[in-house]
Amino acid sequence: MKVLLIEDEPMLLDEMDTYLTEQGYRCEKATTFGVGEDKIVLYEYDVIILDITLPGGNGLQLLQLLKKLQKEAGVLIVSAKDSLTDKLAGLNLGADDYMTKPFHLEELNARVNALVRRKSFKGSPQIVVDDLIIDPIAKTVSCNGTFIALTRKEFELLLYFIINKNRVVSKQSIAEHLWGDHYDSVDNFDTVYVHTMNLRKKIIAHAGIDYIKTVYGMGYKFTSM
Amino acid sequence: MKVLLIEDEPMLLDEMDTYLTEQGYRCEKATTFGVGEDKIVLYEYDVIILDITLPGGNGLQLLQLLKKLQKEAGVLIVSAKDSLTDKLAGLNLGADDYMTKPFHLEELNARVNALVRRKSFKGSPQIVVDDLIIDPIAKTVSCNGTFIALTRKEFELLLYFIINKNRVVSKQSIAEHLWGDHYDSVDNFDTVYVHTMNLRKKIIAHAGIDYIKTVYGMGYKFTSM
DNA sequence: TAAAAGTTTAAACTTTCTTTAAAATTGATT
DNA sequence: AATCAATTTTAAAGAAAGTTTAAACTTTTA
Repeated sequence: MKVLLIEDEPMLLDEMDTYLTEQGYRCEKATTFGVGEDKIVLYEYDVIILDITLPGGNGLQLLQLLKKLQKEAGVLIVSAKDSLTDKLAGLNLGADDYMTKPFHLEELNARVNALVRRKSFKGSPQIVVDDLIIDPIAKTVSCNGTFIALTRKEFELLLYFIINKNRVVSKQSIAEHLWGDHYDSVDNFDTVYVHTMNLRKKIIAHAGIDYIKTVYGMGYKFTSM
Repeated sequence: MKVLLIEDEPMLLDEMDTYLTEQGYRCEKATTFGVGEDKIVLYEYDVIILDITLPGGNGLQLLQLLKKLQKEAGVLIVSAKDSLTDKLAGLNLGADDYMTKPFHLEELNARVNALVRRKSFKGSPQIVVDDLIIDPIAKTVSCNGTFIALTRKEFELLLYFIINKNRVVSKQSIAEHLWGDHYDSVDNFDTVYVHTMNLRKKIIAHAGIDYIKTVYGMGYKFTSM
């Protein structure tokens, strides 16, 4: 789960980053309107936490841009002032939630979790794929009543496979989704190979089925149904 | 991806049909309120493109019917009049997007794509050729419900044949398309022969039909319809 | 029916994938 | 702050699959 933090107070920004990273989110940061704009245009996020007052422009403009680009990210607006008009403006522009500073990090996390649940997975907290039950919030996977212990990378990989189930996903796109956009080493998919194989083995051990098929020269395909 | 076009202007209807079909959507057409009503009741669509002014009734009534039937299709409203009240009425009744005539087909396609993405359908646009369903995003080919396992070269070759369906393609152009401009050895099409034959055999094995006809001295022709 | 074009087959070659294990990093605990 | 355990990354060798080549064989057409 990728989160973009657009916030100009460096202290708060770092706090949010640290806390959400601890909770298993992958965070990227933007401290100005311009940087935020670039990131929104270029990359895809699951959640965007957006401050209204930014150096270089108003956060609501970024929200408008986001909607114009038809981006799917859920948006949580964060504002210093508790003004009703601001809040309404944000929600009317398609924001999903609104918070007033100051706030507890726990509350931030709870709201981000709720947003992920509402947005990405259409409200259903669990994803069921054949024998597997995946809970993206709890970050657990179970099969026939027992949990499959996955590492963080394995879990993210599984989630990515399931979102793209029955599609061939290239190692390039896996790398981009799990390691961010800074994955420039074009030849080196060693770590993708290794994690995929480890995940595969764990799932086979529990489910007795190899859902992850190798598509030689193209990538992998998570098959189901 | 199935699209229902409800539109009473035959010219526009055909243009939309042609364009969206080229983009990999499967289109059905309705020119009157009554036909649209029947199709909505009887069949399932991923996207419905709905004109407001129709012979026999108002498109908004169809929208209401759709919601009453709990149909999941995304609805894109198309209307000649750029009236704000119409737009609001449509969106309040549960339409997902709104376009004013006249519009460019590119824009229509972009909005349909966005709608599909937003509704987070599992599938991607598919190209259907007789028994074959080709998904260029998922990189899969299926026939009568089962996948045909193709290698990368075979998949690219099939895609190239289908883009040029019912046209003769020379071995030279196949070579250029699959191997780039560096294919200078004019005499040597051995590898084109071999891949074409391998693809051909796999398709025959699944579909029982030889879509790829040899045109002696000219090349190959992928025949359909 | 000869020449040209297409098909088949299989071996040589190349690329990609799997496996394994060690090195590096991260996180937790004392 | 140091240590230990777990996770992630790197690397390299071997296996598997795909691609190309080439030669023998078959079909088409002039």
